[in-house]
Amino acid sequence: MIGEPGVAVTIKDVARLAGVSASSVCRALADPDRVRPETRDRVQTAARQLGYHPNRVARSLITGRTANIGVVLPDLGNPFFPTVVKAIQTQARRRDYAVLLTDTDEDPAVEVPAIRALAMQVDGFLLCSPRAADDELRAVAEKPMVVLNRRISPFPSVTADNSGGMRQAVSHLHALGHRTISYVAGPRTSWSNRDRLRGLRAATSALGMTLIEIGNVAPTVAGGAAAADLVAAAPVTAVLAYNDLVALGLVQRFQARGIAVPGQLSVVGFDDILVAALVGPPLTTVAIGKEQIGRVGVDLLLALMAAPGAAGLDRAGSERAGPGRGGRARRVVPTQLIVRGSTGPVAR
Amino acid sequence: MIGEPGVAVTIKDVARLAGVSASSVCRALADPDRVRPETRDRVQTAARQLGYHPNRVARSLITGRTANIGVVLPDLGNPFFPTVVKAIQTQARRRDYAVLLTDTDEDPAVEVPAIRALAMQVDGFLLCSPRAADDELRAVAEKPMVVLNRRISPFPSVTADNSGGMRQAVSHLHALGHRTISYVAGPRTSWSNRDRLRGLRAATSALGMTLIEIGNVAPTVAGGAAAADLVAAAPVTAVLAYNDLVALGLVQRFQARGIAVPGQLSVVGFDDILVAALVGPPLTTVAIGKEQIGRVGVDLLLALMAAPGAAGLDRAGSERAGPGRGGRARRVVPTQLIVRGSTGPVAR
DNA sequence: TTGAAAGCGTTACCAG
DNA sequence: CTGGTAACGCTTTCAA
Repeated sequence: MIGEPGVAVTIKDVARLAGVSASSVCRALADPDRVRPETRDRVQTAARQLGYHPNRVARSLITGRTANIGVVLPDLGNPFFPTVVKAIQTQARRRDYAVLLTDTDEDPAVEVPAIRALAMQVDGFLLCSPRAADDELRAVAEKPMVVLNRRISPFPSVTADNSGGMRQAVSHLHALGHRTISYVAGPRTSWSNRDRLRGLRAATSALGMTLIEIGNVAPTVAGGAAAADLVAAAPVTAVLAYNDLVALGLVQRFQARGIAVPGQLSVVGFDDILVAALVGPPLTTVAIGKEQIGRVGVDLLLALMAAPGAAGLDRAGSERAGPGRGGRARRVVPTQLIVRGSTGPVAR
Repeated sequence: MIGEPGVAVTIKDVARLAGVSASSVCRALADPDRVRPETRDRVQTAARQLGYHPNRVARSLITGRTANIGVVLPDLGNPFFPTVVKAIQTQARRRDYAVLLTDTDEDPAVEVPAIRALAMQVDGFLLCSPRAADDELRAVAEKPMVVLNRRISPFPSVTADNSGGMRQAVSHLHALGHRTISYVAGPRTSWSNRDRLRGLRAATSALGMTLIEIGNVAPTVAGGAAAADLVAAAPVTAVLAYNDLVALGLVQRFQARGIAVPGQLSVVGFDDILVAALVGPPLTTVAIGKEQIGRVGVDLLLALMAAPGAAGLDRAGSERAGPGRGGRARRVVPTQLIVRGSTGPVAR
């Protein structure tokens, strides 16, 4: 660290010190093979000496690339998302991208404006469980987008194997003797909720079980607590929740009412957030590879941005851009039932 | 939405449609009072019609401002941080700033490079519980910085009243009959850890209690679990943990070993993360206004950026820039002991 | 292999 | 109050 001027050091400073033109500095740094080794060394030395780092903003203006990716998600307060964001962040930094984050507070109306606001300073978006309508999202897609935890037609997506998870959970309950169970649904705007419900219906009917669906609640502990009394009033011996937060709210309210878990009622969550293992009784839940979702999402997005017609939705049929290219890939990460203490044999 | 060209619409397009120069468009949009009302209307109509939004990247280049703030934190996996980030994000968006996020994975060595990498695309930084050395942080401060959960000399800071929290916790334990207690320390690099320990020592000695300090552990559930056996082997009746995660790890391991909480050992956490209320027994802990920390942090940073000599560290004494200006303000948010089930009277 | 020059989209400055 | 022009820092032609 020799040079440390108060103001930023520009390419011109390096050029002057190295005794070459700005163009050469640019080349020497970006494409070391296209300049004479001697020049390259002089430039690199000068750059290091001055502590020069190219101004990414200025570069963006000419190249159109920003080296930023935008991440939009509904609620950092749901422990599921920080885990995904952390994975995104890690993978993005590895690929030399920075992450611009927006939390929409579960408000669908905020998503589109947020995307529009960020659009100019990012090369692409990772939409985490977006709540807005398909058409709105398609309409705002001027930049490459990858959708996480949802599928929207032309965009690549990364989702969890919700059906598989539900199948595992249901057969677990079936084996324990449960025949009539209920599902506490999450937000109506949540694709994962619909996907889980779909899988759940298939699984229960395949096993000849009865499913009682209970209204849509907020994907929070409070949401679960609010639904608990409805569940208790239904003739069920087990309940599956949209996610762990809801399941936790259910358990909490059951316990407050003296309803034993799993003695009188078994409870199954979804996501396997950290706290699921810590509560009493520990929560039986369906684990998702959250890190994998984030990581794969970044990879897909980078592939998409690198692709030839890297517009938002690859208009004009995108030639033969198969899923392999990241074209409109649909990656599904596996789920795994984690059996813990909140499920048990049905009381006879 | 009338105009929706495939490519971005620039100021020139608006100028052409409105029949004025680019300069006028700029003014009409930025400073509506400085142009004739008629012109203003024509420009605004044209802009709306074309769906024009100024290119923030290009603007940055000339103004030097980016409308981004950088947030650097050690671990999104610790539920404390997402809550703070959410508050930051909300407040930032309200003020029309976007948030660039970096998770350093508790690695002090990553912080400085991360800051340097982001420096060019942000107007200032919010350093959340930074782990690097004071000098390193001061050295990298080319942009305004506000530090959260730590105090570093020339920077404004927002911290929790750790001493007050510890005092409340200790007198709570004292009232329950505890006389010898231990503290399971967090990362050595954590200022909060040192501050809490400081407050703890003062509180215990004021009440004539004995404090047994137990080594530094990672601020995670695993860290707590790892320290549990050391605590159990010490002649204490209660233990305070660096944070809730560590406390949870302690409780978990105690229960696995058949040590009753709070029957044989009382446990107190810090932070009051969501899960603290959900575990069994619910965790007695010291609550911090996490949202407030984030919100105040943003306000302080904005004030600092607006300040006259808005360099990183306001060199040259910054005239009379008192705390009121956000100069080198030190805001302390209150803490509040939340008594739950993990603490009880000492077994006789 | 290198340098000069032309932008990228915007704002700031200075005449008019 | 308005329009031209320069400039921000960089990359990318195009000649030499």
